[in-house]
Amino acid sequence: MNDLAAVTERIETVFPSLSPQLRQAARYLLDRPDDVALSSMRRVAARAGVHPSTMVRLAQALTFPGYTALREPFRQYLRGERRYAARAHDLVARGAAVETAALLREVADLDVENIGRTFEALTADGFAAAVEALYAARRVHVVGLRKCFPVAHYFHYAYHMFRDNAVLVGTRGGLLTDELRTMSDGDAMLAISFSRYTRDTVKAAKHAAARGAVVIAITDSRVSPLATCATHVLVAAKESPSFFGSLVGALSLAQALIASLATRGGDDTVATLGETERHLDQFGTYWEDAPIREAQA
Amino acid sequence: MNDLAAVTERIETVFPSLSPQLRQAARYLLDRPDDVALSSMRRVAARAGVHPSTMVRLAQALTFPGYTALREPFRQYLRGERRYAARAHDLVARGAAVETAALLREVADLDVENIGRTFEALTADGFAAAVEALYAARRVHVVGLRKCFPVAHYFHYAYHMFRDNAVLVGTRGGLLTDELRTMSDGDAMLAISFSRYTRDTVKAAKHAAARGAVVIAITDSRVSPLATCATHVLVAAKESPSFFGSLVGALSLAQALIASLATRGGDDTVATLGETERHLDQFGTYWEDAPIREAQA
DNA sequence: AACGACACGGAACAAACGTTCCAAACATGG
DNA sequence: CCATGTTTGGAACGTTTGTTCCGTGTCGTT
Repeated sequence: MNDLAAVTERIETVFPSLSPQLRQAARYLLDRPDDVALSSMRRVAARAGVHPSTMVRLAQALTFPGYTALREPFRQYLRGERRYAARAHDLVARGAAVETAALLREVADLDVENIGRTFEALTADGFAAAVEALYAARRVHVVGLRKCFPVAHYFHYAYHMFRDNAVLVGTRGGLLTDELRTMSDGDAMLAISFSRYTRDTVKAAKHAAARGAVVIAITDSRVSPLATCATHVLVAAKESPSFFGSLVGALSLAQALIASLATRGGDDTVATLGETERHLDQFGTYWEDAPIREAQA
Repeated sequence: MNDLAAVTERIETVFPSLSPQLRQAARYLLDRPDDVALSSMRRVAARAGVHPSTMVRLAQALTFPGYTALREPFRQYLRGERRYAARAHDLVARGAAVETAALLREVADLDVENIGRTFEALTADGFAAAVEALYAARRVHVVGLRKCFPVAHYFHYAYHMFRDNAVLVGTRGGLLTDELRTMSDGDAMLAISFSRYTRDTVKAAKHAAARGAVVIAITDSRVSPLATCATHVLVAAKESPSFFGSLVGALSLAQALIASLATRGGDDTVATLGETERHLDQFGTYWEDAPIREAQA
């Protein structure tokens, strides 16, 4: 009756009627149950970005006498459930879903390995050099087509939130030629491509290199056609159980690049990010929760 | 080094040289590690039939500064059954790149954890149901805007290689309204959105739900505005050291969906994929290396 | 029998804990 | 506009926490 499942269910049902702060607290309970079980309330509250009182109030809103009582199911869960679960793979599967469970396990394992291998193959110096090249560039062209487009898009989108000198190539409906015409030294190109390398991506990179631009490549091998014309090569693992190579390694690399560039930018970056966020808010980009009393239909 | 295995090993080696009370305490640590992780020292001491001081002394006998330090591995163990070891720890760093190395380690660790947490929160049945809904749909609308667009794009691109009934919403330069006008029951929508949920994505999902379509959501919480109107909810972890949440968990989920759908399609899918590939080849999409062919596919 | 060495329990400590209460801040309806 | 009812953060409460210190008891040695 008092197990975690019952509690989380209760949280979910009550959630719409909670105040903003209580919601934030409630979300954290759902997100990080193990943290709730093992840390003190004050620490949990801090990590959830909420005042300690709020945690007590949440507990009471869930009809518990206090936070201590609310925490108990979380502890019992960790103690009991977790103990007999073999490793991280406690995907419960019954009947027909058993094959699905196996596939999920495989995907999870491979992607974990992909990230491991990707960062393993990296040297901090090489990576830092790539970051420096991007940072120093007058303009940054980002090229990634077909299955690599998500990575290129991510980089461009995140990057443009704190700097405005990036161009995402291949989105204007026209030929790449036009978008690359103005490239010269002082510019940089981030090119992303994996086996069965898309011809246009390779051509773009070669063109950039010929024009004297610095080319940073995210690719799957140090001897890929992209790597051979790049100044900085970042190799990503892409193991996958399906017909499609995994993009997780490449994406994680791109995220690391962004994080590093943001850090490198210092206070200016922080300021710009703040402005960007405010701007988006003003335009009503984001969803705002319904008034507290209203329950969702 | 500081994991539970190391601690228990140390206990066992030191055991013979301990005093009776210390032995009794040590024995309890070995017997009930989960109790050690979750209860207070005084309670553990009581249950072990030992004075609180004894616990502190035991900790010091094991070369820990105090009991708190001794308990930490026990806690990490409980939460950390699922803590995959990222192998990026041997990033060589010299001089200025030492900060970069730290950042890279953090990114790698967090993304590994993201994948772990994402798949952990999954039930094979729930996932299989989502796959089934997508498979059975007459048409699949894919919505993911702003930072979630990469995931949406990935899914649509991979999907369209073996089935032609998917629509990537928001790419036609027009309003979403037009692209969603024709939705009805029998259709499905894959909607992707994370915290600061993009308004249009939520609106699209609500619209789809109102029209009787099945909504599959990839989001960051079971109580996100997207989740509340979705039939199937897939929760992805998104921890990140930077201002931008990590997309790795969501992407891995999307990849799992694709893999599952491809499997579900059987031989037809294989045939279609072959055709698609041949078609792309004919159009000279891919780069061809004259002399050396790439090892590995 | 006397001694030092050691193991052990009791009492006291500061710090951290969960909790309570109260006053701002905020929104809501008259 | 004021009055009213929530929501929220700050300060303080008493308790429990891990830890330290000290006195007592129990040995083995001389």
